[in-house]
Amino acid sequence: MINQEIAHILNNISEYLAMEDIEFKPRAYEKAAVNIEALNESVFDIYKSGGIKALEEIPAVGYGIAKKIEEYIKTGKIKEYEQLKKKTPVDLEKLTSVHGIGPKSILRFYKELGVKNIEDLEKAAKDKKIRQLEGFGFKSEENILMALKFFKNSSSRFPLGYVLYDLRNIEQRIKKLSGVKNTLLSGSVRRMKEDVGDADMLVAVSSKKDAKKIMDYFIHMSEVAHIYNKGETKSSVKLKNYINFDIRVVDENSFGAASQYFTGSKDHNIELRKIAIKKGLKLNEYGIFQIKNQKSKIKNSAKAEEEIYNKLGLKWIEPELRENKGEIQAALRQAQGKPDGLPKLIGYNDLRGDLQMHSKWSDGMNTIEEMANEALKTGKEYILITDHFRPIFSNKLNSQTVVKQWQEIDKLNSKFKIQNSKFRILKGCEVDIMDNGELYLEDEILKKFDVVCASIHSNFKMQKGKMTERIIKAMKNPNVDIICHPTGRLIGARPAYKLDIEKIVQTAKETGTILEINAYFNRLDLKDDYIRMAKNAGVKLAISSDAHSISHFQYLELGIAQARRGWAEKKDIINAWPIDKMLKTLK
DNA sequence: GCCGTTTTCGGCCCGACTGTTTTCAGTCG
Repeated sequence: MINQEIAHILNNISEYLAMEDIEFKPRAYEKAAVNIEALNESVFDIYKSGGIKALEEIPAVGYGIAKKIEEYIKTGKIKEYEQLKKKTPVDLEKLTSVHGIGPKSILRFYKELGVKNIEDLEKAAKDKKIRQLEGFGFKSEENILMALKFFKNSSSRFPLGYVLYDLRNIEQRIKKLSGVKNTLLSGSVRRMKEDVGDADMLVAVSSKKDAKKIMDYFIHMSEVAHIYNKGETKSSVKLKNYINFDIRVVDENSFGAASQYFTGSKDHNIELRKIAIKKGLKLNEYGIFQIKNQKSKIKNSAKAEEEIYNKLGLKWIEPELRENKGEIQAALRQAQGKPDGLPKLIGYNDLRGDLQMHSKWSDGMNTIEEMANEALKTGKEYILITDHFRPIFSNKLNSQTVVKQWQEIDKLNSKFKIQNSKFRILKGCEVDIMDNGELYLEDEILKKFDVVCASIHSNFKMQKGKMTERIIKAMKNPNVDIICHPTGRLIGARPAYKLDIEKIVQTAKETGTILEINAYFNRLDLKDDYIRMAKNAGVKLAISSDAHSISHFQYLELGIAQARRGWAEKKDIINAWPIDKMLKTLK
């Protein structure tokens, strides 16, 4: 939690400095906050291990911010921040999350109207006070009231799987409009980030007239709840599912450059532009330009993204990697023919099987046969049935009745054989790891499954050391092949349990236990950084749907995306392998 | 405040849209 607290304070300091029109510092604090929030280790532990020097190892953290972190660890406060708060005592976090309101406006509202929080802001707007301020008017006031209406009933980020399919539906309709040359869902959606704050779509056209037609269509779609702004090339709306959706219409000759630009991430793009500057080039959403002098620019707009990367001396980079986490350096090494280039990411069609799903035997909606047929339809070669045994999930399945489930599976497998199909159903279970690390089923039974998955479904709030030991004990059991959703987090709903993830990864390596990438849209557990950590440690992973119905198989795509964001290759993912090789790898 | 294949000092990514202005500041991504 201390990382979040410090990131929060640094973000607020950034806003306070921006209020005062101070240059560059706000961005410095903001960058530090982002990096601290993304750390896997607590700053407290980092400080304990190496003091100020160790803190300065964090990217974007220098001596100044390291000193402030030290001050927070020692005293629980940062003096400079306390002074800033005292000087302008406003609820920064909430006020800045109102669309269209930034630090400059907040400062003026505070100074001139005494606005300290959302309630004050709403009152000021309703009392027609905003329009009296110089530089503001009736429209600004109306926009604030509208933004507040949405602010109240929307959460800021959504799991990707919650919005992805709606967005694709809209994209497909726009693709079919006349005059549309190309479309692309860009931004964090294209990077397949596990959660998205807003969505971006790019449309290529060849005439202004077509651009206008598309804009008209976009803002009048039935999904639109509110229009933030509309222009000739750029518009922004809120959809009824509460996500903000931006559209950008560009000339088809700039589509490549625009795809690159709008895919981001912001930090990835900033790095690229720095490289461009060093090469005497200028990169923006319209292309990559030669700068001969300040006034004469030779347009050299890029049709394909690849051109841009190549002109910068880099290999093209997969969207899922574009987070400025070393991919640019890797792309440079690869372009120069050096080792340690970009990973050859697992592909979206590379999964041969699925290693976690539930049937009507426990809490699933479909029969084993229905699950098998659906998997077969989507091109899989094998599935593993992993029903629960504990009575809270199922009162049908126990160590006696499981024999019947196995008979059912045998029968189905014979049927596939007769049909000359190589498809195979494997016998498995998702067994609970109890508080003391023992498993819910006895080893005598566990031995008989083809594959045993183990996971935690109870007592999430154990201490870090105890929770780590609990899982490690399960991994040491020679019958346990896979640990499912290893951290237990639910995106936007429940944090991961306290866990020494490095120890878990290390033990997985030592015991030959597979770690799962659970593909269910609000789990995606392991997350990208942990996947990369596991891969680097030589731990093998499985991407599993955890399907409770045939419609859930579609989420495998999200699991693959997460694996790609963790730099995983085919050789890291056991269910991308043929069944025999996969089974041989298991304990 | 951070950072270094040009640097320990002097840079710091870039453009669209809005609302209020008659040329621009603020916000967003």
